[in-house]
Amino acid sequence: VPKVSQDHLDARRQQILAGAQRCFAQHGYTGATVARLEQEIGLSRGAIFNYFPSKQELFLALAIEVNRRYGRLLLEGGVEAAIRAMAAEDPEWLGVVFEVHGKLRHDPDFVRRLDEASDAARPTLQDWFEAKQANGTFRDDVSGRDLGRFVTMVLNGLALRVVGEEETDVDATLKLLHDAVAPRQ
Amino acid sequence: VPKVSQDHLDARRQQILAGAQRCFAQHGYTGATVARLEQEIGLSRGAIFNYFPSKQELFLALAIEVNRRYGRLLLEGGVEAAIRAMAAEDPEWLGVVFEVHGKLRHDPDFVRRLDEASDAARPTLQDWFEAKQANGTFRDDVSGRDLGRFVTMVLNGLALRVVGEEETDVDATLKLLHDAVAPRQ
Amino acid sequence: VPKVSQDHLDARRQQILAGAQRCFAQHGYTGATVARLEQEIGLSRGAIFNYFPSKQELFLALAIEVNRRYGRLLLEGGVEAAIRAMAAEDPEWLGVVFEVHGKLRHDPDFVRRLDEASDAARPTLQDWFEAKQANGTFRDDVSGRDLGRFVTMVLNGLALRVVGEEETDVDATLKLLHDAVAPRQ
Amino acid sequence: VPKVSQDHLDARRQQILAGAQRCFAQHGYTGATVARLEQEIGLSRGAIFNYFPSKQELFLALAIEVNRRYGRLLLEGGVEAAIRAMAAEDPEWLGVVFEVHGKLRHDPDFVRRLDEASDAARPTLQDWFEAKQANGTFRDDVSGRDLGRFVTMVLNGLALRVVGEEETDVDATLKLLHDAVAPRQ
DNA sequence: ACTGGCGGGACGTCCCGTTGAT
DNA sequence: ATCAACGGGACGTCCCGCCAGT
Repeated sequence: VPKVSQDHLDARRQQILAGAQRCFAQHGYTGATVARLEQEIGLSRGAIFNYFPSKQELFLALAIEVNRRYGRLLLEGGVEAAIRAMAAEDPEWLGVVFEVHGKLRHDPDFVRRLDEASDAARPTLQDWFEAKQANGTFRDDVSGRDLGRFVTMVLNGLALRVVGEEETDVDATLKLLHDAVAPRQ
Repeated sequence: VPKVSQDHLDARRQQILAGAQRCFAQHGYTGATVARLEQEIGLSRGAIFNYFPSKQELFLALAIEVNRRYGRLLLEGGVEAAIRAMAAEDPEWLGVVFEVHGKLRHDPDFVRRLDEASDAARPTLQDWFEAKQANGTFRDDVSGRDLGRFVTMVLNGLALRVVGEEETDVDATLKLLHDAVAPRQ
Repeated sequence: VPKVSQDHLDARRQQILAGAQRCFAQHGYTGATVARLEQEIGLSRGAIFNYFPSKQELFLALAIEVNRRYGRLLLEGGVEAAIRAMAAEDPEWLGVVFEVHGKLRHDPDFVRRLDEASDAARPTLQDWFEAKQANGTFRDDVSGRDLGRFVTMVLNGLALRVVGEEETDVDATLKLLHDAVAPRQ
Repeated sequence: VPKVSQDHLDARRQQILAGAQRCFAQHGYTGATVARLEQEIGLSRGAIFNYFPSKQELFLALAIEVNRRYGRLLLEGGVEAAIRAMAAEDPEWLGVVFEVHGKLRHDPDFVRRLDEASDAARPTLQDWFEAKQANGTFRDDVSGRDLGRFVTMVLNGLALRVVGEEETDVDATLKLLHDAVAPRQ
């Protein structure tokens, strides 16, 4: 029989993830020492280590959440919603995204673990764009693949702006992006 | 009087920067331990620290070079040249760019040092775009500021693709970008 | 009044000692972490530490049992019985003996505690051998003290073999030992 | 070109081994924390780690030396010399031997590494005893294998006494051992 | 100019024992 | 009586930079 309720455990887990997110966002993966994580989370090593076997695993949990979040963003709401959501995103949270990106390039093991966790249910972006082309939503003189890539580039470029806390006029961005991908009259 | 020629000193400095670039690109800032830097550069601690007072300072020198390089890219060659240059960029080298980005967000001191070094001679992007609008090169129903930001977003998004070694059709990208920023007929 | 029977308490205590013995034998004192002890014993920290105030104290209880067991071995059954018993000993159990030995040399406090517990009823080996000499069982041109020491050496040497799971011909060993200690014709 | 002479390096290496030996002997493997090793050796972590990649490797170096030393003892000097040497052995040094023994039982990787290092040139004890039997030095109504094992047991038993700093009459021991293994008249 | 031995500090891991809940 | 969450400390590893030596 567990000593504390499942609710308590879930709450603790969320507390750890939330604090870790802030800590990683502020200091980066390396800069987020266990001591700082303890402080930001408000729990001791013993507690944190009880929920996640290592700092890397804790970070991985955040990375998976990140991946899921942004994978669904465009597919569920469409281009405009994705852009607006991204522009309104919390810079601290987005910071973690790029921190993930950093590890992605240098830590092959991390890449593998992340892929394993996020492979499930990943409908391709390309399919989505091709459907919208057939729809008449997007121009079709450019392949759906390239349309998808272009929109992704703008989204990522926007993300970088948000992370850097640089101001961006979302409506202007949308207007330009629309003229790039909408059917030529 | 120095014992060796200035040329020798410069060559050594370049050797160190080149090796460090490869090392930072491959392992990231933290992963690039001094031992690994020694190996990649082919010189010992003493030699490296003779030219750069610390690992951070060595990285800063690279960061300044990076900043200069990409600052000039667009202004000198225009949008198409910038996109093509970025697409052809060495992923390893671009890796360092985002590594710089990583430190930029977490190390205020680093930001200050980098700004000091790169502030000189930075004509604003905005001016450049406004000139091109007056030119008739770009549409003028969107502010030059927003045009510049949009192009930058695409460039950065493209850079992320290159770093991730993801394939990109440059011509399609250029076509879409052109339709976004060119004057409407 | 206790909630559970004394039998239950004793059984639990024995369960803990038995599991701990296996765990110490397999992993050594340091290697036997509390987590491993929990697993091997089948009870949780709370239960274990309810019966023994610390890991050290649990080990001490085993050490006392070990000491008693081997102290009586020779005195009760004679040399041959002792040798045969030692050769048939469980290597895991003997492993704990030498683990005890290890701590004996490094932990003065442990030595004191162990001595306190085992001082009671320890008739000297020397007396036993001298009685057997008077008996005519052992040669008397060597002091009983030295006879006792020699037999102990062989016993300990044999124990080391058993622990190392090295094969030993008990009969040959007994023959050689007999010729060493028996009266010269 | 090395910065310091080879002599210096060798001296340092010996300094580290000697200090480590004392430290392992006094505190045991686990008790010999790196801090204590630093203190006993008189050098810093950095220095020690420069000569041995890890604490385990440092210990292994000592273990190999131990193995070589005792392997040759009997084969080179005969039984009496071996017994006398063992009796005169430094208890601290012998302590390390049993520490090695401790790790031997629990650390399979350590066993492998040690075997690799000491496999070279290990003439079997058995051969040596059989030669001495043919010689007439030892009785031949017991196999050379068992003779060897018996002598080893006594040697190991003696070693345990030395480690425990228990007094031993070497001459008596030799007399008894002689009567065990010498040819019956 | 260049080497590398070395100091010393900080990190993530892991572990023991306490505590409060069941 | 038994549990598992949790605190907090100590360990081995590893790393950066200094400087003595060539």
